[in-house]
Amino acid sequence: MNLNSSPPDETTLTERISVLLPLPLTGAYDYAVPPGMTLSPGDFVTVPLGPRERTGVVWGAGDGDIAAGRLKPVVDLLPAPPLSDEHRRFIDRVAAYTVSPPGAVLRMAMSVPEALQPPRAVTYFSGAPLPQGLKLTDARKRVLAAVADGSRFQAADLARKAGVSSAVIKGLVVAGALRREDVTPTGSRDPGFAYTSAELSPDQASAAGVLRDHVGAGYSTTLLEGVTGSGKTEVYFDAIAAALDAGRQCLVLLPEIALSAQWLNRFEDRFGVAPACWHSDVRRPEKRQLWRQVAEGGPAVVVGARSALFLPFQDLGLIVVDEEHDGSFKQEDGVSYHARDMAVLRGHLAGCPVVLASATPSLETQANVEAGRYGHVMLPDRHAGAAMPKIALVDLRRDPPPPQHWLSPVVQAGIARALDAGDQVMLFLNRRGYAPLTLCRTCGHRYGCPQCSAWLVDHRLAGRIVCHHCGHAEPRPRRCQVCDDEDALVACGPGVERLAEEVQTLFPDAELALMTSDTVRGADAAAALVGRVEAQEVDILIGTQMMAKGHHFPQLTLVVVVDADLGFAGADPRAAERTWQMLSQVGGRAGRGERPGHVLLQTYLAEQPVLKALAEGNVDAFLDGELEARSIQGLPPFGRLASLIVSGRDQARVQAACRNLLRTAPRLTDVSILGPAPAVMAILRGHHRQRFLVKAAREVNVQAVITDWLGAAKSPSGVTIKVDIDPLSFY
DNA sequence: AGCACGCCGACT
DNA sequence: GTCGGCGTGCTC
Repeated sequence: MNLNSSPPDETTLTERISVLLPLPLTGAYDYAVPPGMTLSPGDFVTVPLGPRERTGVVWGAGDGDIAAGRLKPVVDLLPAPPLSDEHRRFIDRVAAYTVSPPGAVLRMAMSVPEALQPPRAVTYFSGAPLPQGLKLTDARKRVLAAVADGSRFQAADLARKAGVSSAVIKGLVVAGALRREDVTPTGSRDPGFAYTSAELSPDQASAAGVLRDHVGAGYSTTLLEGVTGSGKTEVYFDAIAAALDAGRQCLVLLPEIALSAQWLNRFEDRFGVAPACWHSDVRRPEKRQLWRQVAEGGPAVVVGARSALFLPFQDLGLIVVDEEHDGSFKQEDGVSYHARDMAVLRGHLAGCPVVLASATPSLETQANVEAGRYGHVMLPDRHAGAAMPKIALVDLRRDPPPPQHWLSPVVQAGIARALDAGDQVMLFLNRRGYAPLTLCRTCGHRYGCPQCSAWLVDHRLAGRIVCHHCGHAEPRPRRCQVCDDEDALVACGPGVERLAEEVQTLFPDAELALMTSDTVRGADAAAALVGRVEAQEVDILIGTQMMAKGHHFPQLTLVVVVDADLGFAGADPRAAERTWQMLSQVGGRAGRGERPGHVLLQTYLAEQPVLKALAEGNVDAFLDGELEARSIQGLPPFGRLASLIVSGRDQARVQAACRNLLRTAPRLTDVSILGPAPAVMAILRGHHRQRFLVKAAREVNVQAVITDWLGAAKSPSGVTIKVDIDPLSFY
């Protein structure tokens, strides 16, 4: 499918049109076209909706369901580039795939409403010939000095630079000593890429050649597979250069973008400019500018989180999804979609290549490669020639840590050795806070969240106990809430804070750093900490998931995974896969320099196939076993899966709704309905939750099955049903 | 998503 | 007696 070759939609619509609004309504609404207004599909328009006005997009001709007399007229046509045919089809397809209202998907594409308004003029101030008799105060001199070289500033910037208040600026303008100038931004700014060809190893060069050949040759999806440090980034940078050469736009999706300062630096080294960033921390004005530039078809590389997928690209030449296996590409709230899969869909509709990069590709992607739907490029060796880290299991049943401690003597000795050699050590534990549970030794009371079925996590640094699911927090209690016994409360289990305490006691001379979302907030703080580690100011780095992402620490030679069993908790069929991916990624941190690294995995399940396969370096055996198990169970990628979460404040109503759904459940040969069963979080934010799982053969249109099912059963009031196609977690 | 309409508790 | 809580329902 190549939509780039199709002509732009020149259709002019008269009398009645349908307008899709960025709201979760059932569909597009019809409006009358007022005389003298010319509208085409994709145009942004303002329309009346009830007592107010909203901005939406002309979706097509009106369908005529509403009597002509009831139609309200379109109020206004906005001066913004229309949403392309490709983008509108994308929105419709995402809505259909995720079983959500198209307006809810459109909302993600219209996340910057101000970008649709005509660009506001920005007022700049610059120097002017000094008027006769101007009174020169110190403050005024500083302002005039700042503009003496002919540069221009916005009022606030000039005031800050000169260290004066805005009143001084105003006074100088009135006196005629500053020239004011209203500039309307043009939106597309030349990013000024200045890049040369990179030096690639023979393996990288041949991989890059394959990807380059795809650029400009229509749709394709290619898995770029290579272990950490094999230089995947350099290879897809080469494909980006090819797309930029052709004047096309590029999109790179990264998980946890805010933390990848190192990635941004590499990009800048290669391309001479920073890429445009798109994620939740980017400020509105920058978002507005970027949205507009992309909509106007300007050359750009946008690097972003999953939501960047809904930017109004006019001329996509390449989409890269880096760390494609990463679970954070799956959006769970609102419209639940997997950014990797939707990236493939967008590439399909835009007629451009999609590159999925990973050291540990998801089983779904591997199955698509196997079936010939995706191409495959493999980077075999480590770029720098360093050896892969050696992974060893530490059997906690044989070498247990002392009571109320979490590091096995074997691990303690390993850390001591590394520190003696002047190396750095990383301890990985995916548990924030001090301890995951607090209980009373006297009466046995456990502190749970009042509105979720979860324990409150002890956060000593913050002096609070916190629910990680809803954010409920209360001060750390000193005496038991139930029996009022003082000093009877005990922390159960380890969190990173407690681990840090233990490590500091064991190695009092070592410099420790704690890296969790609680202690390191924001991209700047993360970059600063990474800098300290690189400068070897830190001996032992202790952290959670956020630490596992793409950092290179050459002096780091030992990684300890404190609890390798965490991923196996619960009956999640993806637990083994996730553990494999997480462990491979954590292991990839070690020994990037000339020294090989070691990874120690503490486990009580030393016989577990995933862990054994990892320790033996036999990944293929693990994957084969895992794929076979999924195949037998009819789970993805061999079958389709969807979950329905039925939730509501009133438990009886939720149960009644579930009984009703069960009664009307589809009875089809290739579809089985499991449930209802209490969801993993049976109570979340005070809502009772039950879960149905829909398991179907690959050929079955699960979306249609679910739509029919939910359409037939009318959902009682006070109960909401959330559909999640291809759920990753079963929460 | 908003915003209105609509029925039950604490205030000038 | 009112003001206001948010439950339910509609918006072309």
